Amino acid sequence: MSPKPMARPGGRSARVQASVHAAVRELEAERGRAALTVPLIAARAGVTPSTVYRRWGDLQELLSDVAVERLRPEADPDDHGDLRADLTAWAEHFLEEMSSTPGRAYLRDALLGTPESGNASRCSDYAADQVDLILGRAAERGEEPLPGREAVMDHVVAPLLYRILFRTEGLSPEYARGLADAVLKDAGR
Amino acid sequence: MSPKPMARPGGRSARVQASVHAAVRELEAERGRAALTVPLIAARAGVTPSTVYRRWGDLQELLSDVAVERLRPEADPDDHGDLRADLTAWAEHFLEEMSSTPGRAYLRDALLGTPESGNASRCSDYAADQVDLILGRAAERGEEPLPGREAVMDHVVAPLLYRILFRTEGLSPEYARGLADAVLKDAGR
DNA sequence: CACCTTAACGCGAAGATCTGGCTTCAACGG
DNA sequence: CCGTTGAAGCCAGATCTTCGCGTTAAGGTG
Repeated sequence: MSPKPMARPGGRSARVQASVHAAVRELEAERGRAALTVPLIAARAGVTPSTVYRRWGDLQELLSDVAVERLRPEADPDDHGDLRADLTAWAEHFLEEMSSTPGRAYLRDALLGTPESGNASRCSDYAADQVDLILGRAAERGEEPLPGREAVMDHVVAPLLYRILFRTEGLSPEYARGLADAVLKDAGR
Repeated sequence: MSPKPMARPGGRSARVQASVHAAVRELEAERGRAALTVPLIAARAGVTPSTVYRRWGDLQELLSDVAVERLRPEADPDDHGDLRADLTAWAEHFLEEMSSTPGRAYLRDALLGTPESGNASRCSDYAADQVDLILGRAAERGEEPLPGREAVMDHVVAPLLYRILFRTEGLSPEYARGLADAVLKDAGR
């Protein structure tokens, strides 16, 4: 299924995976997403198409894998020394990333994989980890009361994702900020 | 693109669309979703594959269309004579429908279509209409204060959809009920 | 009602993709 | 160093997808 739990993490398998993933990214940049096909990707990666079919099953699953990697945050959220500043800035940043044209495409691709691959949940875990980091820093500072991780996921992340995926209009940094403020207010701040 | 804005709504076009949609539903029930292919569907519908490719572009887009139809609510939400009862019952019902194995599949299929087809937003509109109905009834009864439609979408519908799509664990009727209660409390009830 | 316009369908051939069986390779363990 | 075994290569057949061209029928017009 998903290449994550590889029986043989080292050596050839890893090289093939890296090479195929790289081929996807290159070809997507060069010719656009619509032009991607398994044989094309395999040729660029220097493997045979049947290798790709065997490991990923189909193009969707492969794109889903690649998309999740692209959705992984590259850095920890900025530390502004204050929970409200941290959370609002992160929410705005998250919205900006995810609602961009490529961001939307990656999100959709990630969801496109079979549920069993766990790509969608990995995606959500990335966001949860970032939220935990922000809340953890606030706790260290002694800020209180703090909203729970799940409260932030439900009242900030979920509305943002919902609107990015199901709607197109009315997404602004102010909206993201408002969600962050509201969850803090709910927590009693 | 999407068959909705048909230049010629009546006659043959409509028959073809109905016949193809029916073929999808039949074959999905008979052989399962994984076995669906464009030529197979076309044969069952009594049309040529090229007709399907021309009208829908590819299998994904067709499945997305069919999925949206299946996600359309069949009836108005029950009237329990009270906003809290209406909203909690509707949230539980929505969760039950959408988190079932077929419900999840239809949701994912609906998202699978190109954003331009508007299938995803139509899907969200269905929920919004139901919420409007519930809130409208509460307004007629003179209940006050009422949460806004968008508040319900953000704090009830969005968390449910987020968890259905991105996670697998921890979805219970109690959770849905809690979301409904929370949005009412937020509105001051 | 006959005629015109044109979107949509049917057909078939060419090209591309997908599947499956079998062979070969190389990572890991003894 | 050698055996085991999961993964990759190769190739052929089946299936799917695209595309050009002719035909059909819906909707409009006089």
